[in-house]
Amino acid sequence: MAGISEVARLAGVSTATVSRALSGNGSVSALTRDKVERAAAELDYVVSSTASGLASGRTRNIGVVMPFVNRWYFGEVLEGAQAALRRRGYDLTLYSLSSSPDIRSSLFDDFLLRKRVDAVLAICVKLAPHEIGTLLGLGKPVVGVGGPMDGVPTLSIDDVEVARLATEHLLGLGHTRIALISDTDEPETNFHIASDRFRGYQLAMADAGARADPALFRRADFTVAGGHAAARDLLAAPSRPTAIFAASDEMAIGAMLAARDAGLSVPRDLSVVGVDDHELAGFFGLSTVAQFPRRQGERAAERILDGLTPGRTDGGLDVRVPVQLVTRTSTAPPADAGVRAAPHGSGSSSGSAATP
Amino acid sequence: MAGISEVARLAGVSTATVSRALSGNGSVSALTRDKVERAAAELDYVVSSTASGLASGRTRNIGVVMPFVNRWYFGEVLEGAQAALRRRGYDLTLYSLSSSPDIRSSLFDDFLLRKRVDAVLAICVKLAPHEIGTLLGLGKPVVGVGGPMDGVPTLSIDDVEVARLATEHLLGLGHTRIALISDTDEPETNFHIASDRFRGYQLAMADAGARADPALFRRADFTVAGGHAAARDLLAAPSRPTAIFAASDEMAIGAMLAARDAGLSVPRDLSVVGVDDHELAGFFGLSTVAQFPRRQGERAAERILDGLTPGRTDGGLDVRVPVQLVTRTSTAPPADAGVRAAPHGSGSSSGSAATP
DNA sequence: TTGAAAGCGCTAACAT
DNA sequence: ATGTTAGCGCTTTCAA
Repeated sequence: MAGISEVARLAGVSTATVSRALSGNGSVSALTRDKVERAAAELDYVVSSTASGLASGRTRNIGVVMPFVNRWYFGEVLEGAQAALRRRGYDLTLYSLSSSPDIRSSLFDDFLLRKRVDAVLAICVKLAPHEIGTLLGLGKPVVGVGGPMDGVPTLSIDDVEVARLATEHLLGLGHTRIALISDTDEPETNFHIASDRFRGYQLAMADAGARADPALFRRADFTVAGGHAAARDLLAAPSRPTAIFAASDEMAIGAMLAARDAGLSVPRDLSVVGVDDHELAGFFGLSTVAQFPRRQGERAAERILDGLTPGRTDGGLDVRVPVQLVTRTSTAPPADAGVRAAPHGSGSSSGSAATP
Repeated sequence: MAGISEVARLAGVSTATVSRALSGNGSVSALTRDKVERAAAELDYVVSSTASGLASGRTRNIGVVMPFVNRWYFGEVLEGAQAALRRRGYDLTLYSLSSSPDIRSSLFDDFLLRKRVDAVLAICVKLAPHEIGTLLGLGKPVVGVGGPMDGVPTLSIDDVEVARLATEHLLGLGHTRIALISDTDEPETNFHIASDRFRGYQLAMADAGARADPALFRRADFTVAGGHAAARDLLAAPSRPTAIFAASDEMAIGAMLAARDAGLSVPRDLSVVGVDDHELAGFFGLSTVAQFPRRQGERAAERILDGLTPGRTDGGLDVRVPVQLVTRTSTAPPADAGVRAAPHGSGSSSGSAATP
C-alpha cells in the first residue's frame, strides 16, 4: 500500500524522480536509480495502474477479442499472446464473443471504450468498419489475426495455399478421388477461411488435371462430430473417395474414426489429411498442415506492443505467417496405385492408425 | 472522447450529479436521471475506467488465475466466468500460469497488486498462505474453484464422491475387476483431486467387498494420449480388467481407443467411465460423471461480485457444486455376468462405440 | 436531491 | 539530472 511519495521520501528524492527511475522514461543517474529501486523494494511499492493510467493515458493492458476461448486454436493463440504480453509487463483483458450473442455491440460501445486497454487484438473476429473506426479514432491500435481487415494490420496464414499443400500432398501420393470436408464461411467471424480452403483444393485439383467432384464435398462445422458425420456419409456413397482433405484436424480426426467404424483402414483404404496440427494430431498419426497458433498469438502481441512504441517500425500491413506440411501415418498411396506397396504390415481393419 | 463535464453541461447539472445518475450511487430524481442519460447517450459518453478507478478505488475488473487456458475444463470455466462478469458490467483480466514457470512470483508481486483488479478468482491454483495474505491484506477478495484453501471461500466438487459414483456405477453393473487410471497430485495446482478420486474408488470398492487391486492402477497425465498408453498397458496384462474408471474424460477416451486397438469392443469386452462430461464424451458414447465447469465459472464470478457488494450475504465458505452421473454406451454388465445379454448386435471388433 | 470542491496517485511539462 | 507543479477525469464528502 506504500505510495510513490513514501518511496520518494525514503530514497531522498522527488516523486518525479521515482517515477522516472522506475518507468525508465526520462534520465536518472545510476546512483539515484539504485537508491530508488532499493527504497521501492524495501516498501514493496507497486505502481497503481489506475493512477498511472489516468496520468499517462497508457494502461499497459491489451484487450483480446475472440469468438470463443474453448477451441484448441483459440486457446493456443490466447496462451501465446498472454505469454508475450506478460514478458513485456502487460496485462491481457479478455473479451469472448461467445458469452452471449448480443454482447458484441456493448463490447464496442462500452467495454472497449472505457480506457481500460491501450490496444486491441482481434482474433478471427471481423470488425465492421465503424468498429475499427471507433477504435482507431480513440487512438487504440488494432492488430488482427486470421484474415485481412481494411486498415488493420493482420497476421494470417494463406488459406488457399494451406489447402493446396494438403491437396497436393494427396495428389502426389497418387490420389485423384479426393473428398473435401469444409464449411461455408460464417459471417462476422471467420473471414474467408472456409472458402479459401475450398479454392486451394480446387486449384490443386485443376492443376493436377483431377476432378473436384461436387459429389465429394461435404459441409461440416469444424468439430470431430461434424467430420465424423460428413465422412460417414462420404464413405457410404457408391463410389467412395480414396482420400479426404478435412479443413481442420478435428474434422479429420472425426473422419478417421468414421473410416474405422466403416471397417476401413487408414491409410490403406483411405488417406486423411487435416489442417492445424492439433494437440491430438500426433496421437492419431494424422498428417496435417500445421499452423502455429501459439506463435501467432505471440507475434500478434509483439506486433501490437511495437505499434505502441513509436520507435519501432511496423513490418508492413498484412503479414503471412508460415505453415508446414507434417506427414504422419494417415496418408499413403491409394491401394490401387500400384506405385509402391502399402508401407505397413497390419492386415486387419482396426489398429495402427490410433497408435501414437 | 466526451468527458463527464460535457455531459454535465449538456444536461444542465453538475458533474457530481452525472456521476450519481450514471453509477446508481446516491439519489437522483427520475427527471434528472433521464436528462443525464439522454445527454450521455447524445455525446457517446463512456466513463473512463482509470479515472473512475482512481477516484473510487474500484476498477470493475476481476483477475482470473488458472494453470492454463487450453484444456477443456479451464476453457469452460473461463467462458462461464467471462459471461457472468460481463453481464454485470465487469471486465476479466486473465493470468495464465502456463506462460512461463517463473511467472508466478511476478504475478503476485507485481501484476495482481497494481490495482487493476478488484478481486481474484483462483481456478485450481492453490495459493500459498502468503499469497492469500497479500491479496486479502490489500482488500482484494479471493474466491477459489477446485479445492479448499484456508481463508478463501471455494467452489468445488466432492472428488471422493465423484469417484465413488463412477466406481459404484461399474460395481452396480456387476464388475469387480475395475482398473483405475489417475494421476498423483501435482503440487501448486491440483490440490487433492487425483488422490481424492483414488480414495473414492477405494472406498466404493471396499464397500462392495471388491478388491482395489494395485496391479489395476495406472498413472496418466489427464490427456488422451496418457489414457491410451495406460489402458494399453492394462489390457495387455495377463488378467485384464473388465472395466476402467479414468479420472478424466480425456483419459477415458484414450482408454476406449486403446481397447479398440486391442481388438476389444466397448462395452462388450470392456466398460469405461470417465469424469467431466467433456465435449467429446457424447460423441464417443462415454459414460461419465459430469461436472459443469461453465456453471462453476459463472457461480464463482457471481460469488465474488456478491462479495464486493456489501449488501449481499455470503453463502458460507466452501460450497459443493453438483455433479451427475451420465450413462451412455461405454458401460454395460461384464460379458460373463450372465445377468443380461450384451445390448448390441454388431459382432465385430470395431464400430458402435464411436457412433454418436 | 443537488452542487462545490477536495482529492485519488501518478506523470509530464517546465524549470533549474 | 532533478525538483516543482499542474493536471489526468472521476467520485465523494460536505453543505445547502
